[in-house]
Amino acid sequence: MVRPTMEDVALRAGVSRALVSLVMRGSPKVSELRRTAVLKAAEELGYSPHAMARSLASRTSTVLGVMVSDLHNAFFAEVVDGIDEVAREQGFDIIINTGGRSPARERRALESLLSFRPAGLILLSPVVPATAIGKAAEQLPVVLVARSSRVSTVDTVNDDGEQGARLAVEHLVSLGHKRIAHLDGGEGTQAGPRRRGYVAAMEAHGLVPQVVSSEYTDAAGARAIRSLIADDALPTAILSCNDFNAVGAISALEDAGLRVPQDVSVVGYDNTSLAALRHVSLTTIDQPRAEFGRLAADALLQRVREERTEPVRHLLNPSLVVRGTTAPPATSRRTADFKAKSPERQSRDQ
Amino acid sequence: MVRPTMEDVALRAGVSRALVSLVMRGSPKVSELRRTAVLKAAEELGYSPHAMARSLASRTSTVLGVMVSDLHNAFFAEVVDGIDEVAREQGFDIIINTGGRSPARERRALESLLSFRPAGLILLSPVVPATAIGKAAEQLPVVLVARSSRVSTVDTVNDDGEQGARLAVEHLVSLGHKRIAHLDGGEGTQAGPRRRGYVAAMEAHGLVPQVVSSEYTDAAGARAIRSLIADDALPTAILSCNDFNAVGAISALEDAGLRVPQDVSVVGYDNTSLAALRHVSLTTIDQPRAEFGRLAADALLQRVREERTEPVRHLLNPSLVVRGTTAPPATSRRTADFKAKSPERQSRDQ
DNA sequence: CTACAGCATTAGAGCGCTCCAACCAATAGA
DNA sequence: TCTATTGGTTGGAGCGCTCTAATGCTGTAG
Repeated sequence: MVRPTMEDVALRAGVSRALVSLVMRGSPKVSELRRTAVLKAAEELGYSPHAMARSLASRTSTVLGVMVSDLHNAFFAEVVDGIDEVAREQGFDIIINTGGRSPARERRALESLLSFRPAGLILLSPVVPATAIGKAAEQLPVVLVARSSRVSTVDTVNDDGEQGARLAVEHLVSLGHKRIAHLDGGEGTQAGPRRRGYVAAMEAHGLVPQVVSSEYTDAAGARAIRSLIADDALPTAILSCNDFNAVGAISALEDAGLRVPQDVSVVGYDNTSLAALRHVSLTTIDQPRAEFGRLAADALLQRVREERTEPVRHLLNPSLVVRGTTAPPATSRRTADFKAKSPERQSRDQ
Repeated sequence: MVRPTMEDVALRAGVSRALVSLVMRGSPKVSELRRTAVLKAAEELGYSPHAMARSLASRTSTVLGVMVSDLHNAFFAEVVDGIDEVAREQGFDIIINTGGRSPARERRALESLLSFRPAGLILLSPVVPATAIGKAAEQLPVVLVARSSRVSTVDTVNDDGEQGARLAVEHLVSLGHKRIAHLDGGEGTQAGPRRRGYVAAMEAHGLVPQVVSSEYTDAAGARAIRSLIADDALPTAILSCNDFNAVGAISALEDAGLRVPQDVSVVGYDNTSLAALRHVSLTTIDQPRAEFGRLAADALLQRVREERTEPVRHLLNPSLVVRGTTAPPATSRRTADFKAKSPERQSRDQ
């Protein structure tokens, strides 16, 4: 249970502790003879350097802290993949902690991460107040993903939610839809831009926006649809605030005896793995998640290396993924463009 | 960018460094006068202890390392919740790293975690070779979740896959099914016990097992169904190796014009959030995931405190969650018990 | 033969903290 | 009065490492 130290390796290899240190850091100014001797001794002892002692002594860190607001959401997993890719390339390790979307727990996670004195911090869609982020940013470089900030020492990486919503609306309009409702994400992250983009795109096409208050869950999506039906206000197409909401909406539509996409088209947002399931086959808006991670890590490492001081604000372009839940509205089926429909869902139409 | 040290706090509070240390660790042998003075100085300076220096000096760690094999899988998120809950209760922090189901990356993640010299390590469904785990276990306490081990210094927490499969078979048998196929998970973790449990349960009921080779993905589930249909060997019920596979199977069945559950019943495994979606409403086997995490953390902390040396092998009981994808077989609908059907899917039957 | 590079190697201080032993009142007991 | 005792406080060593400056050791030029 007790790990060997540099001293042990030095003793065994018959050299000084400092020499072992040089070998471990891959210094070129070590003779081949000693180098192999040290490596052999280290191997035999099962030695590996103590990251904390190293970081303490060198007053530097090769660790990037990553705070994932919600581990349950696979969205973040792909962002982490992107971060990990870049970090590893540049010789950095990452440590992850999670806040479970609770501000208190997230704050604790932040403290914990900070106590390791990492070189920098990436926060994925954090829910802690901006002041807490600002405070952290006084101690080390901080990059925010899927959350904006006005602090000039903090870099941000976001998707252009307005553009994403516009893409969805234009897809539906091109199919011939005129009555398109938006199931709104309420207080949720990024709900604002999506709503604004939806409203702007509708108005740009001379259509009347219909924003229905909802949330980022499938239950909320179903509820919104039921209330639309009850009010006799069901449109021919739905733009949900995210994929979960969309799937709930589809369920409620089917429960009411309506067919998707023949009677009502539905578009999600996020392109989660859920949307890609053939059973769901949801038309949705994709965000370049791994790219989020890569850009965030790049931005962070630039700050770590002090190559840049002015803030960076990445706003990435989302893209439309057409699957089986969108089609021309029932009234104009004959004339509209069928090519937009994905063939994988065709078989369910008969 | 430079954090204050204990020295700074001591100076400002007019006391010694050692006294600050005592206050920070909540020692009772500090006068109220000094305590408040120190806390005030710390507050003003924005001081918080340096976890690494502390751990280095005390030769102990209050950190538990958690290696998540796959961050994309929400299964692990709930296990982490359980771990976090117990760890926090007992004053431990956790740091997470991920291996992305690649042995090489996982090995690196392990090294990285180890370099922080945590008090112990929890590995969630690791794919690294057993020798690598054994090596880690020589340095610190290790607990495995969703993977078994024969090493006596390693504790394990698993679900009883045989029992889970048996529950599923018995549910289907009680509905009147006689021809039940198992879409097998192949090399996947835990596929073996599930297969064995299925075969044993079938034989116990005097039925003929039908194991179809498949994988843990929805595409594989769909493929297996198509091959069953092509071979004219489609049974009245399907037990999938996991929920994704089951959803793929349902899709393929619907594509072939068959209705679930009227024509074919489908049972999944894992009770992922996917299964709970009303649009999917999958009958499945639930594993107590948060409990996995709690037990793993408990076992680990026992080892950390050296309260136990003999290994612990938790084998938790899974449970059946009946939703809308199972019903009596078409041929015996009149006589079988309808109560097992979930009402939430009833509306789709007409 | 001395001087001086130039290179490989090492001693020693110090990173921010903990922990032990020592210390210093102040009070209690003899 | 002197010695214990107690509770609060402190100096200093040391955790495993890095880093600077100094050292020893060639080999080559003067």
